[in-house]
Parts: sequence; C-alpha cells; structure tokens
Amino acid sequence: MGRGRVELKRIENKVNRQVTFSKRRSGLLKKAHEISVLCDAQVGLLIFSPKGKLYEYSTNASMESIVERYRLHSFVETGIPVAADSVSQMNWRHECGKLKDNMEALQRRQMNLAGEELESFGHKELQQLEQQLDSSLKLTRSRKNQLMVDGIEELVERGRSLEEQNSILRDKLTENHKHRALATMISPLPSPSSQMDVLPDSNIRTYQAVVTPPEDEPPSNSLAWKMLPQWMLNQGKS
Amino acid sequence: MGRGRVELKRIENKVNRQVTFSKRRSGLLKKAHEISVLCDAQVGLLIFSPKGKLYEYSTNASMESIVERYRLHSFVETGIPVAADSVSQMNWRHECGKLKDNMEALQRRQMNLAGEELESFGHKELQQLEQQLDSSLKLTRSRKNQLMVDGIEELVERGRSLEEQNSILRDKLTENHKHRALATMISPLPSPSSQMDVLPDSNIRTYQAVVTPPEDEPPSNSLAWKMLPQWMLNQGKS
DNA sequence: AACTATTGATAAAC
DNA sequence: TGTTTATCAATAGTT
Repeated sequence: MGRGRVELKRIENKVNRQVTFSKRRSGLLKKAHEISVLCDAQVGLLIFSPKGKLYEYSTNASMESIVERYRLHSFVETGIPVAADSVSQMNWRHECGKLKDNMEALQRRQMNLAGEELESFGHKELQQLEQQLDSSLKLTRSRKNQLMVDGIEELVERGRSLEEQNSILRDKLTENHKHRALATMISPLPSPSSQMDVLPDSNIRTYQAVVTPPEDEPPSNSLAWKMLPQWMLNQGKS
Repeated sequence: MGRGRVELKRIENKVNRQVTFSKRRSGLLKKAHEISVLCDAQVGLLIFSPKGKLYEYSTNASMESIVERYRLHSFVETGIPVAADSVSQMNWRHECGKLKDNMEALQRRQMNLAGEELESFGHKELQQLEQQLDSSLKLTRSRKNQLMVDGIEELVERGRSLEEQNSILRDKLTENHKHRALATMISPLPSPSSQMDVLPDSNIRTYQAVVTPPEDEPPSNSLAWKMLPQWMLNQGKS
C-alpha cells in the first residue's frame, strides 16, 4: 500500500523502520478501534516499539480486565491455570479492573457533562445531553432560589420580632414618661417621634444587604416586611 | 475501503456484522504480524468476538510473557503494582481502596451535576455549579449547532452541484431542439420555457426536508442556495 | 466463498 | 512529525 510492494521482512534502514513503525502503529490502533466499534468486539492490543516504548488500545475497559478475560478463556479451554497466583490475587485484580472500568466510564461521562469531548456525539446524543444539562441547571437554580427564599423568610421573621420588641419598649418608655409627668405634675410630654431613635432597625438592613444586590431602599413603613421583594421571584442568570 | 463509506458505528445487521468481523479480524491479525516483523516490534493482540470467541496474536512469545512485560511497564509508569507476589497483595488492597474513594467522589460530583443531592450546598457552591452547567449547556448546544450547520453546508453544495448538472443538461436539450429544427427547415422552435420541466429539482427539496422543520417554500430562484436559512442561526431550546 | 469497485492505508519524497 | 502523492491493500456490497 504504497509505492512498490513491501517484503514481509525486517526493514534494515533504521530511519525507515522508525517511520514505518509510527505509521503502521497508528493504523493498527485505528483498525483495532474500528473493529471493536463496528462489530461489537472486545479488543486488547499491546505494541512495544523496538526501543521498548509501549502503545496500547483496549475497548471500553482497562487492559487488565481484557487480560483477565483472556485468562479465563485459557483456563476454560486448557484447564491450566495461567499465572498461578493465589485465587485472591486474581480476585483483587479483577476487582481493581472493574473499578478502573467504572472510573473510566464515569470520567468520560463527566467530560461530556462538562461539554467536552463531544466530537463523537451524534445529534440524538447531543440532544439528550442538552436536556440533561438543562434539567440540572433548572434544579440547581431552583435550589439556589429556595435557599434565598428561606433566608428572606428568616429575616422577615426576625424583623417582625424586633418590631414587636421595639413596640413594647416604646410603650414602656411612654408609660415611664407619663408616670414622671404625673409625679412632677408639670413637665410636658415629649413627642413620640423623638423616641424612634432609641432602637434603630439598622440591624435588619445590614442582614438584608448580605443576600440582596443593591436594590431600592425598602420603604421604612413596617408593612413592607410582610411582602417579599420583587427580585426574589426572578430566576435571572446569576 | 469498499463500496461506499462506512460510518464508525456498530453494524446493526447481524449477518453483515459477523461477515465484517471475520474479514477485519483476519486483516487486523495480519497487520499485527506485519508490524511486528517489519519494525521489529513486540505485539500482543486479543480479540473477543461478540459471541465471546477468542482470537489472538502474539509476537515470538506467549501472550503471557507480553502481558508480563505490559505489567512491568504499568508498574514503572504508574506505580501501580501488577505483579503477583505476596507483597503486592497489600498494594492491591490499597489500590482498590484509593480507586473506590475516587469513584465515590466522582459519583457525588456526577449527582451534583445532575442537580441532585444539593441540600448541603451553600450559595457560593450553587453559584459555581450553576455557572459550570450553564457553560456546559452552551458548549453542547454550540456543538449540536455546528453539526447542523455542517450538514446544511453539505446539502447546499449538493444543491449547487445538481443545479449545475441541471443547467448543462437543459442546454444540451435546447441545442438538440435547435438542430432538429434546422434539419427539418420548417418546424418552429419550441419555447425555452417548456423545457424547464425536464429536470425538476425535487431531489433538492427532499433532502432539505430531512433536516429542516417545515419552512417557507424556498424560492426557486437559484440564488437562494447561496444563503443559509434563518433557523440555522437560532440556538433554540430543542 | 469468490468477485470487484471503491475506499483506505501507506511508502516515498519533501 | 506533518503533508502530499502515487500505489498497493483491504474490504463492502454483490453474486
């Protein structure tokens, strides 16, 4: 398959041999892959270069698991246990092989879920992947949203509780003044508005700032705490 | 290397698959032998047919010795012990443990990427996950889109080529009519428009319909083939 | 399994 | 090692 026939004999020219090795190696690996895909066969291929470098191909599984299968075959056919280690040795090997296979499959799937190595995917597979990702994204955003809603509800509750305390304290203070006024019988009542600074609700605002992006200043009207702000309902990109 | 291209995809027809397996298997074994002789390489090849039958090739040695060499390599490169002595027993256990840990981590991550088991995630983690998924989704959609664009371009080229042929054929036909008219010296020339029906381009429309959803009828003007349809540029949900 | 039209692989050359 | 070209080899579809 090139210019002139090739004798089935060791190539003496060192450079030629190296070049041919490189080319034929990739051809061989490709064909091994092809037969495994086309014909649903399991293939294990080991190639050692003359310098000792290793190239390998194995179908959908670790080389170990294929060698294991080979061993099993040999054993069944010849009855001679190959590489006669203890049984447990083989079991461990087997276990490890399976684990590695699983890992490789998981890693491939992970790559795909990260949007990489999609070259071999057809339209249908891409469609499925897309749907999976879309659904995951929705779930994740929903969960994030839930987290924020929970946080807000807690803050609302805290605000309500603080307002209650505030109200009680204000009432007590007013009472005090009344008593004092009655006691002195002369001094005028201070205006209620001046007492609003006693317990400023700055705490509440600080907490909220942690969760919300800069937003319109919430109205100081306490009724506003009963309603959730508009942005919580959005499911924006970030 | 036969009649028509071959997709790198499992051959569904059972008989064809078996035949192809048989042919390619012998080809693969032959090539394995060739590279080993020509390039002085050591090769081990294991092929399991879908039915589980084993075919093997190994250079100048038993498969076992090649597998042994492979083990040695793996050990040197990865530090994972593959030899079968008592010391390695422990190492196997250790290796298995590590693999299991890795797998569990991978599986957890996979769950998260599927939008599950997010209960323990904080806002920041959810944010990151969301971004990852969003980016993956974009990549996947982009890849899918690319696939379609490629397909369309091929179709456009095909259409162009067919139109060309069509045009040539039409010209020839017109020429024929002329000659015949000259030969009889009497019969009138048929109007050119009547020859437009000779080669309808229904082929083109049929091919396009495979890929596009029902769309506006493309104008029969041939310039339309120079432009890509609008929907190709969309990156819609499905 | 044998036969071919075709595609695919690759030796040689750069 | 990568690319190009001329040839040979493998093989898909057919008989």
